[in-house]
Amino acid sequence: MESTTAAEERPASGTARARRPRAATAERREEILSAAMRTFGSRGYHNGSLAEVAEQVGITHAGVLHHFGSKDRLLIAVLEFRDRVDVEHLEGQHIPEGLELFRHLVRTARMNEDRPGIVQAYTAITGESVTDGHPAAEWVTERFRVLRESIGTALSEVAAERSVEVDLDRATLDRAASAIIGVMDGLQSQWLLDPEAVRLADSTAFAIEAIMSATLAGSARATLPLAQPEEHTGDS
Amino acid sequence: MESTTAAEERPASGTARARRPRAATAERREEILSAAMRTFGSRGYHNGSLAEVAEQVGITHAGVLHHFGSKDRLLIAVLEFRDRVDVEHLEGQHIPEGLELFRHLVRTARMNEDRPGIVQAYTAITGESVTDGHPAAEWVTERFRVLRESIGTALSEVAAERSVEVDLDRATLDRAASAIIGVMDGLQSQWLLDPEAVRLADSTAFAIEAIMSATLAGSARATLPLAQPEEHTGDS
DNA sequence: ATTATCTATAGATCTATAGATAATGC
DNA sequence: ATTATCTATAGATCTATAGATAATGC
Repeated sequence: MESTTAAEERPASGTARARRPRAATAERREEILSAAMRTFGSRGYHNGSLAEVAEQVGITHAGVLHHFGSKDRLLIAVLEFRDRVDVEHLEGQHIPEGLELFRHLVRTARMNEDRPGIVQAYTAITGESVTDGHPAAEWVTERFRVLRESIGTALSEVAAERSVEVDLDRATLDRAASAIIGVMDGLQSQWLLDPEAVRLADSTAFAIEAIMSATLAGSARATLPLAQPEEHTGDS
Repeated sequence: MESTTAAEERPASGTARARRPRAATAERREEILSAAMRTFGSRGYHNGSLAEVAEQVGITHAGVLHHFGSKDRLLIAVLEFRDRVDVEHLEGQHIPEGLELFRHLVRTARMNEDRPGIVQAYTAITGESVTDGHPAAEWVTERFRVLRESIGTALSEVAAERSVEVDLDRATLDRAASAIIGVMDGLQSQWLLDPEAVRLADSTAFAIEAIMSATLAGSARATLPLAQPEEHTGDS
């Protein structure tokens, strides 16, 4: 649990810390970003310290601040870095369209079962971001906005492909899209806390299919009138 | 933003703080629990301080510790208090059964649109709870476990009522239950960050209905084979 | 006698800055 | 000359404890 984990030689003079060899800015920045991702995931943002991030990279916290200026800016950089990495991992460098997007979401959930660290970081940061004045709030809000837009559009493409006769206006598409994003995030929390009890990918696939079916059929409301306690359908 | 918010008279002697009149243990404890709920919601657990909690109640942080012993134990007490309050607000003092449970979930979502503070506290604590060694992890895990159980059981009751012929084994019920819990939580995050863009109650009602329909029909998988990229159904 | 509350403080952090030093690149 | 890194430190917190004081209850 203490600091002497790195396999460096002992300090040359007095009690001075071994100075880690310089690295090119780009590489060192990426090392720091990975470390920050790990720390913010395992500890959360506020509870994770610059010292812990620095230690993983083998420098001091002052070195981290030299590269990123402040802890807030480090967090923003981590998030923007994730964006870049995620986009690079897409085959066509852009978000898939139509049904392919939904397959992509399910594939991602499947992959996530093997990288709890990333899921933890994402979940912890998203969770903290709802607190007042949190530095990640803007990024998370925008990310949700873009995702809703993409998923809503993809859903209308699937509807067009299948010549569905239901009226899919923006509100309906947004409702389905936010539900799909919601179920993905919510399942991640449950899975992180109790991986034995929750089948992340299967539940995600199932829920996405259920939401898509209901949207394309336009009939869920008629079947189970939960919103209205009365036993008749009252569409507006 | 500073401390002089309370409408107490000035200190009697020197620079001493006005001593807040004693309160019966039970009432003062509840005041502190409400304040802690507010603070942990608006700031998160780690970022929220005992001093901020104490200030809302008009005592010092040492007074808070007198009542709860430690910050961790205060958090646990807040969560147990929520449990108690939630149960008291139920008519029959117990979780509703069958279809009534799903109506209750939707009603709760509807009510939550008018109490963002509670939603924020719940979301922030749940989000932070996935970090290593978080004091709320056990409570949140158990809460999810109980909810999955209740929702799964309620779903099988609805199926029995409707003499559904589909095979609803535990795995299927759990999958639906975790999806329902997930979508409720995930929508709350999105809604807190962007209340204009997300219709909390409507989306929740829609998603729950969609998941229930798919489960009772047992057909979502067959309609949109997202899990298998190939175009045939491969049930196991 | 008990207990709610306060003051004061120890002991740990944590972020950020200043200024020194060493390595790299022109 | 630039910049990656270090040491040292200021300045803010924050949690928890010790011990004093005042109010309540027997």
